[in-house]
Amino acid sequence: MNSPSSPARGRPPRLDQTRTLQTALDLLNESGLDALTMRRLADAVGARASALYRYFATKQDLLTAMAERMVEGVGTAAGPTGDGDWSEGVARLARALRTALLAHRDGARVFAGTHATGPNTLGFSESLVGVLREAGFSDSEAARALYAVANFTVGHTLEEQAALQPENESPADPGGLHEAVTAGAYPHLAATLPVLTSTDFAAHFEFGLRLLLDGLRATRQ
Amino acid sequence: MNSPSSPARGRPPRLDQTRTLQTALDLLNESGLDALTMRRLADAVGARASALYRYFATKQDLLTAMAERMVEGVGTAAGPTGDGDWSEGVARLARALRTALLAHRDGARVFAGTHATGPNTLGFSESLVGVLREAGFSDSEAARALYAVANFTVGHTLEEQAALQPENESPADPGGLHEAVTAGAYPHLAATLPVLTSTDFAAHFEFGLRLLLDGLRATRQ
DNA sequence: CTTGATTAATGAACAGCGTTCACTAATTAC
DNA sequence: GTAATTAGTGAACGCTGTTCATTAATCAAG
Repeated sequence: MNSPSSPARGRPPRLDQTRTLQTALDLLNESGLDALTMRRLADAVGARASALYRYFATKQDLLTAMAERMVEGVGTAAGPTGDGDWSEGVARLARALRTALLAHRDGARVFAGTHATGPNTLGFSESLVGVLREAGFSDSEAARALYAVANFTVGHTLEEQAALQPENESPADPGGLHEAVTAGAYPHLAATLPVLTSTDFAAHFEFGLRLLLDGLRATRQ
Repeated sequence: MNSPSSPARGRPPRLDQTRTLQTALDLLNESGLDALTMRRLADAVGARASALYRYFATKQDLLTAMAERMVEGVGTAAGPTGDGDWSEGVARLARALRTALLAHRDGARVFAGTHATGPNTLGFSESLVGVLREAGFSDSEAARALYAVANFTVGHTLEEQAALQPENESPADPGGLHEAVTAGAYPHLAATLPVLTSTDFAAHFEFGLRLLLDGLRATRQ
């Protein structure tokens, strides 16, 4: 136990975990997940790749720490609890999660590819389950609603960020649908194509979120 | 156009796209996505890695073709349409998608990482949108319901298959929750921990699916 | 039967990746 | 000044996806 004011022995560190993590998130925003390599991160932080392994045992650990940090504060988004409007609390939490993932390039991909169990992730789950339990939902219902809302939110944001990548498809073909759909088959898709190719993902998200909340309302009766 | 009975000029091929695709799916099932490399697939198919590039321009193309093939037939799962029970049609489609993804190791990861727009994927969308439109839902509602159901299903199956990976966590710690949760913080998570750590993903999925369907019922009134 | 033309597969390489480890650098304590 | 201790480097290892000149194997024509 040398924790408090240990008088600093050995060579003084030029790196530290917090700054490295922040640099990694900045680099993610600038270049995307595919360009986030240990060597490039080392360059950005002014060191060699092997020096990073003193602070993160593996790249997966770094990504997990990034995911944890991305969702910082989402657990406090429920707002004033106890005013009876549990559905607004759940909605705020879901929106906060989506916003946090959208705030970083490839944020959903990073989050979905890790298994963060830090205080931020747990805080989000705790808040969402808490809102529902205090509103009278059973333990099973609250836990399963958490799964439904979180999985929908992550899945939705994954699609949303993937659709915003400019490196795909031929021009004037946002989604690869137009030609195939307008060729005659898929009449229902042809009819709904304006909505399907809409980039108003916030509206799509709100629709799905409302479905879940209405479903929860019906569950509780 | 030399399509029908072209008398086969040049060196006869030892590989073909269909067999390579099938071998890739088999290899995926045996070894998982991380072990699916072009060299290993080439070994399994009896060739060198560079030969694969005659049939798939890139590994991403191969993965997209795999995703497309995995969801073969899911569009026909709606069952008899027109009997008025649109919710059962949607439920069957969602379950068929989940089952198709679960049928292959890392199936959801493969599917989520690609942008398949082949007939199987489009057929699924066409069926789901068709069921809803024929039940009286508007174009917007049908299209957005497709997004909600598909994103929930993929997101859920992604989590489900990730939780089944044995390579993670310390023993007796399925999910990394126990210690942190039972330490005092997160009382709501502690109360719902049996449900949260349950491996009955089918029940979790059915719960979320029912929320979406009940929400849709409330939408249409 | 030989000569092109044509298509398929190989072999070797390239640049990059995550990760390891012996070694050096820089500091405090004795 | 010497030992102990901690931090960062340099070089390598085995692997990855991908490219391309070359070789192999076939059919059609002279």
